[in-house]
Amino acid sequence: MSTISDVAKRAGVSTMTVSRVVNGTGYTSADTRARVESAITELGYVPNALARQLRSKRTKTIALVVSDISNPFFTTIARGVEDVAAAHGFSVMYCNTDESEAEEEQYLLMLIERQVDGVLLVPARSSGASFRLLHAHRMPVVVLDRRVAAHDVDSVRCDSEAGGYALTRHLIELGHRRIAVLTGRRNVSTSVDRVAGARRALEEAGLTLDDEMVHWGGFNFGKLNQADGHRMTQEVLAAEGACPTALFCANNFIGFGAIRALREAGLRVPDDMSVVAFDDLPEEWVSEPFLTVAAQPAYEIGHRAASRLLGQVSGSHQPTGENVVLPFELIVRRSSGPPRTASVTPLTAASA
Amino acid sequence: MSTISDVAKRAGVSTMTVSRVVNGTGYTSADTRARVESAITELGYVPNALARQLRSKRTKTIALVVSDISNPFFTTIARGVEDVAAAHGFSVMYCNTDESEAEEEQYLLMLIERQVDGVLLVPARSSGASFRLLHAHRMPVVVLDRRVAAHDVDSVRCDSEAGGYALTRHLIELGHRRIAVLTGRRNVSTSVDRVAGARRALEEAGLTLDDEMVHWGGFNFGKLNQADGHRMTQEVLAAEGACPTALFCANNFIGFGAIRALREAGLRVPDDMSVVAFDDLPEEWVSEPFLTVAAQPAYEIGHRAASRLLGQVSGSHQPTGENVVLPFELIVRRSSGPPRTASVTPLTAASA
DNA sequence: TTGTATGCGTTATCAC
DNA sequence: GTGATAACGCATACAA
Repeated sequence: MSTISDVAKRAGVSTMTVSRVVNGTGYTSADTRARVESAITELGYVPNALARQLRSKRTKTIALVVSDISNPFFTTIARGVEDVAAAHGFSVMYCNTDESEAEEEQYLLMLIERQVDGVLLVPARSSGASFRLLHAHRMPVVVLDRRVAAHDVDSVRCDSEAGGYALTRHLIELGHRRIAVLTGRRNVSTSVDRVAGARRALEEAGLTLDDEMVHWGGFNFGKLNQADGHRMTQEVLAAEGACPTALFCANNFIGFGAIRALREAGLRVPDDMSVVAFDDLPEEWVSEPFLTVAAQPAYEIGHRAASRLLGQVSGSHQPTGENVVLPFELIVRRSSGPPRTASVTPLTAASA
Repeated sequence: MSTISDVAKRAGVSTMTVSRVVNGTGYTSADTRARVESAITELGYVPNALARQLRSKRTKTIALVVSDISNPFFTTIARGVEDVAAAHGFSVMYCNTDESEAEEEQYLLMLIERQVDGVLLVPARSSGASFRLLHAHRMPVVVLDRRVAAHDVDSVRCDSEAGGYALTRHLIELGHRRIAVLTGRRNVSTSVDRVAGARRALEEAGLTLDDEMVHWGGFNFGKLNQADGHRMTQEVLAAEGACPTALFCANNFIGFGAIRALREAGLRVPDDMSVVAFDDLPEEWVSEPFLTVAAQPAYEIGHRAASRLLGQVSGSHQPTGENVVLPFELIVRRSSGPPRTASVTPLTAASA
């Protein structure tokens, strides 16, 4: 409630002297400093960050714009971001777009209004509109998790194609030949890349990935993921022709939805159907880890991206359009096993 | 980058006219309004929220201060808060204290500096220092999740005592007589109340809750919950005397840690040991719900608390010190069952 | 070592 | 209907 001039009056000095004491800039005699400091504590003075930021044109704040911060993958990214930010005295604002392009634009406008120093963005829009907007306001930005067309934007993500390849290859090595793919929206790079990786593994083994075996998720990639995994699995089970022996799920939530649908259909995992997925869950949140997954280095993605962004903010780093692609980790658990009726000899044995 | 005066110059009007157009206040002729609006789009003008907030003394921002926003319980609370805030045009700042009193004070100071309009607080400090600080700066506050001594602060929480009673009563009805309690820190009301509820259920059944059967978690209630559940369970198993047949865990994470420790010890749930816990996990995050829990209405806690806070912010509601206590829901799943050697007839049968 | 004048971008208040 | 002026609280630039 009290302002810098209240403190100045009480200490019998000018506001500038108070400012210097508060910020530790310039010279102040020990005597006046003591007077100012006691005035500060007596009044319970707390500087007004708005005025300070308006004047200095720096808010010491960055934003993290993701589809859904309650998704453990993004939560872990957020931890990485926060640790870097805190180490540099920055705060983080979190924004959920729910994968909506309209929400994304609205949030970016809000962030520009609030003069944040930079933005970490998981883009919901495949168009370059967001980057044009940010660029027009000279707002530093680093993209997380996804490939983007913009060639002058730095990005940090995991290798989705290779992860899709590894998970599928794992299934093939177990003896699976018919594998259904459950993925996200068509205009999100991770959805596309993971399917591409799966296709590469299948074709390398002399198999093909028919279009009817690829199920693309609905509009709500973020919130309704599990519902989509559930629905897509029902579609797979209801489809004409031979049923697959394994499901490749493009993320954790889809995987859980799939498992739920399988259970409801009276099928057991992995006996009746193997399930593999992208993303892992923190150990604290599961009573017993079950899913075979390609785990992404989420904390590191957040950490690296935030470091780059703060580099841009401080001017020590210019955006070069570099794309950092981090490796995944394949974790084999109990949700994947050999198909009940191995139609052919497992690949590993055959190639031995 | 462009300011209100750039727009004014371009449209050939004063800054006040631009301000009126932007905010939709006062009268403006359709003609000038059109000129101003085209100037705005031509320049890509975005108002500076800092200047606006400095002038109007309102930031349209509230803060949510919790121990760990990656905890699903708090994530769900956050959704409830965000929905209310968004409906009123407010933004939400999230802060993690990691259950540290020092972090809490630091964050509150930061929020006061930034002039947020109000604070939703899950207090890590049992002292009233935080409330005194907030009160000194006329900062509206509503407490979430926990009981506090301060008598003039509104709060919204779940009935921990009754939940502890219900979970324990459920175990007793199954035939359990020796029940170990794994809870959190002694100075957090939820930890204490849940133990009190368990004790009431036991005493009502003519049993007692010996101190050696109650295990209090370590300092890091937030981050290291699971580690604590794991450690405390090992203590239970290593203790002298008769081993309990059931574990009451004061939250989800403790429960998962306990189950992990039991599995490592070669014990099966619920055959060798029943486990019940507080808090439930969103359906999307589990392949198969397993834990018997007292589920808290987390979304509603956030929703109600945010509504009250915004009432205070707008001046339509004065803090009355009212404590809203919401009911829990008992969800019985597979982690609880009758003890292997039912030493006595189950209570329900006995009382029939 | 300390103080004065000025401006950050916006809006409230009062004129016209 | 519209504009001039001042003020929000602080920090930069310069002066003393």
